[in-house]
Amino acid sequence: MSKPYYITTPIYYPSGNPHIGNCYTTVACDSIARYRRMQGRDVMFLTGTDEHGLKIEQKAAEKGVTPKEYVDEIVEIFKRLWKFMNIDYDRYIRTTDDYHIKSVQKIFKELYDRGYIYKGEYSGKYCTPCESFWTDSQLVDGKCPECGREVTEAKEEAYFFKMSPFADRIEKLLTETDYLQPKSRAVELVNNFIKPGLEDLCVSRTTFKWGIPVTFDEGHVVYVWIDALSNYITALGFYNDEYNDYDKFWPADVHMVAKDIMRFHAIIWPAMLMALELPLPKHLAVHGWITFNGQKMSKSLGNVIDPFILGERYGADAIRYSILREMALGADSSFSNEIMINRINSDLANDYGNLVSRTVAMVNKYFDKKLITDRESGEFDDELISMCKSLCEKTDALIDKTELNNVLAEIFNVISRANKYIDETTPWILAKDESKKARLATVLYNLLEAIRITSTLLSCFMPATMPKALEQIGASDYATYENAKKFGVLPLDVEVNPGEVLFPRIDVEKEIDELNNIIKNNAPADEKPKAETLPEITIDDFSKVELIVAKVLECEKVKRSKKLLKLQLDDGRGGRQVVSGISDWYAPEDLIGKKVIVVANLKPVKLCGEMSNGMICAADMPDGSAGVIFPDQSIPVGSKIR
RNA sequence: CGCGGAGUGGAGCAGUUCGGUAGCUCGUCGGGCUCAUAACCCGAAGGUCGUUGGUUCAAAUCCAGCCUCCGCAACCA
Repeated sequence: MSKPYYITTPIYYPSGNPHIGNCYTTVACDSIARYRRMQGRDVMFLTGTDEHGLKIEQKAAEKGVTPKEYVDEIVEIFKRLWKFMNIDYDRYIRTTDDYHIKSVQKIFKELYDRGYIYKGEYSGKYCTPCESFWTDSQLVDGKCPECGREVTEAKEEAYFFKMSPFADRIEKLLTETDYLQPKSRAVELVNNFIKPGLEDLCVSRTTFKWGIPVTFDEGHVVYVWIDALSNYITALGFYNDEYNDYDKFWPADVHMVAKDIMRFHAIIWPAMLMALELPLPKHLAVHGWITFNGQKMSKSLGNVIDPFILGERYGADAIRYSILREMALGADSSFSNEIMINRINSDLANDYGNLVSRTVAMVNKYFDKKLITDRESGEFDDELISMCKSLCEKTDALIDKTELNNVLAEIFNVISRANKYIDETTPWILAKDESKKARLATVLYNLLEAIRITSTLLSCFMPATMPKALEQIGASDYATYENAKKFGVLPLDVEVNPGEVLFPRIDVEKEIDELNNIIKNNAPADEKPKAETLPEITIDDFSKVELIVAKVLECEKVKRSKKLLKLQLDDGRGGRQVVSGISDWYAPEDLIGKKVIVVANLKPVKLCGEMSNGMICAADMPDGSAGVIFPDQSIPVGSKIR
């Protein structure tokens, strides 16, 4: 009986097309899953989509389709990408699947019956037309951030999940076990969320409909947490009859997530499982973001690399390799077209592909494709052979730690050593001497073995190309995990099959130009909506805003904040204090003595403990900074502006 | 003083636990080789290890202060 192994990606939110970040997580999980299968484990690899929520409802409305129609379309794109990238998942869960919905309803009820979910009140600012609650911090100018209309203080019934009973256990889970990988993030979570006290979590909504209905209270739908996180067990058949794999596969071996959703998987998900008295998953592997030239990937910056475009140009395997090779667990990884192409060229084309090519060519040329069986060992053999023999042990250990970049580095160490071995043994000289045929056969055989072992291991990471490589070296029938630990597996008279170039070299400059063009051509389409204009208003609307000129008397940074300046102003009517988020671009002395324009009748708010009575007018600069508007110094303090 | 992480040749990183010759990949330059995808192999140049002080025979490593960057939290009226 082989041991079960359960690995998951998050379920992605299909409010837009999949991006290279989703791609990384999925490719990483797929590679681990393939490695485990190769080791003989009974693997369940789950991925899927999280399809409910307000945002989907709205996006669908914009397009004039039902939410289900909307997600159906995007899910197809996800599935197409995964197929294209050779993602071999065992199961795909959609939170709109019937069995998932029924399970979630039962889980919700169960938590309610156990007393961990209770009905309470959710209070905040409510915008009636938008049917949305907002927190004070989400409001824009005290108004609804969606439509700009007035909001009212309102209360709404909602269900809450009690988190506090689990605080101690979660803290121990994070700090005393190896659940969280890398562990360095544990401190951050404990200090920010657990030490200040875990707040109860709002787990139902009445403000949108596109969700799973709460069975015992009409009008409530289950909010994202319980709906989405529980996919990891409902997909196994927990509380449903669709599947029957829960006992076999739970608890999961690895949940892999990007750092932005770490919090939910590190705190909320364990709390839910504790409340249900279920075993906790063994590991949560958190990886960073793929950044583009150091900046976060973003549509508005026009730097998003479409995985389809990259894959079409260089092949799915090259993309899989380069993202896995660059990204270290935990840290962000800077990615650029240039880094990627250089990586493909130097590792895949020059080192690996060329090694296969030159070795196969020599067997072809010197032995007419089929090695003779005579052997003669010699200098340099031992080091190569011992590296090959110990490789699998090393990659096993690194896979256990989910350090995929290091697994690849280890394998390429051997490839590099094999290239060096060719120079050391100079087969082209041996070939000239008929008496050295046995030695020549040995050298080439050792090279074929090194290629067989590395290619077998690499086939988990590059499943499309490696079978071709193994075919070329005549090793297709020997590409197993057990054989990867042994040296000398191929028959002595192995026959090679020269074939196509595995990883063609890429012309760096030409490709970068072309990619930049593609990005440029895609950018304008995305930028149009940016130049948004507000609806027309009347002079009456404008006159509701009281703008006055004021002089800055004092100015200092607000302690405990990064961006805030506290200004004391002479407004010609007794003075006022205003807090403004411009300290990144203005020092206090830049402003003292200057006159500025203030929105005088803005509702006062407290920011980082300081009262702010009004707002300084500033322009949004193209680089994202703020440019304060300084009126002519001759204009007297207190003057109204219209 | 909110919490945490990081500053190491041109770029990206390891080394710091437990002080003792500063290492890897890419790039640059020089050489070698010709089996191979202008590839492969060897060699060289290039670093006051953010900064100041302390401990020590000896500090990238330990201690203290400072500077800069990043993440989380708060927050940009």
